[in-house]
Amino acid sequence: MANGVTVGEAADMVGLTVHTLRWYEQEGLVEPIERDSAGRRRYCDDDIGWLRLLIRLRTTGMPVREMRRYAELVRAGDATLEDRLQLFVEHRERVLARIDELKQDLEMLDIKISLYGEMARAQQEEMTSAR
Amino acid sequence: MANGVTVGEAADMVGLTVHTLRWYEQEGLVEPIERDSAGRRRYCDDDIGWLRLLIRLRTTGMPVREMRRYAELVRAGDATLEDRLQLFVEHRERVLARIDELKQDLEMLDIKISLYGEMARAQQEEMTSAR
DNA sequence: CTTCCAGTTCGAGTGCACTCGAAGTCAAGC
DNA sequence: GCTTGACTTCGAGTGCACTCGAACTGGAAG
Repeated sequence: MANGVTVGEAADMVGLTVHTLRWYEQEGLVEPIERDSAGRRRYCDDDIGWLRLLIRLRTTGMPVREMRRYAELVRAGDATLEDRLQLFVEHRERVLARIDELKQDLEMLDIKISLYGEMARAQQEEMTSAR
Repeated sequence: MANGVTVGEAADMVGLTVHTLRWYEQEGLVEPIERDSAGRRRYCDDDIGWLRLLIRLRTTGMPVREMRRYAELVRAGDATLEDRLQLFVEHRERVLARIDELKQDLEMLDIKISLYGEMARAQQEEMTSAR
């Protein structure tokens, strides 16, 4: 037993479904996972770590296409360090831009909220004075 | 002519396609737009403003389903002020949470970037000393 | 009058990221 | 030895938000 967890356990650990884990493998986002004697996947710590990294990239909005590209670069070895650096730098820019955008939209929400708060108060008063 | 712009002009103004504008109407995200004598849509300033609000809600990740709900509340009149307020407050929470998440992921990206930066430098030196 | 463009409706198609179902295999527990 | 349950592959299905194509109409310019 000792080394590696099954696809079900791995799914629980990282918060994806077994289906999705297999799909990630099939799509080339993770390198082929080692199998036990019965042909079942055994996820090692590195695999889990890699999945967690992928998930973070996903939550920042990186498309699967680009995650695959990154995975390929990693597989290709040290010669691609520059490319990987660039990929991250570019993605960082996008995330920063996204945060800015969200902040702007947040302001709008705040304005709307205070506006609706006022209107709701005014409505209350109207009802009070009307009786 | 005076009042209102065509669907094409409106699309240019707000940055959606004509297709999408008609789709928004069909989905109940905007109330039925007024038509000219030939049955063509004429978007007035209020319509454009409403679209711009919708777009901001979309960029913050509000699903179309909820945008429709909001549109229905507005159509239903002043009695729904509280509901609308609540909808915005809840959505605000989500946007805040999303910003936090992105900030965390940004840290991870920064770490990766400095790591790759170092590795790339080390590689450079190796090449220099190797010759 | 013809050409052209921008508009119209309706339903079907697209891309993304899963998500699921069918049909089968394998090892462990009773 | 049979059942159970987690695994296997493969291909098809889902949900979202558009996006497009076909077939048509109406008004303006040449």
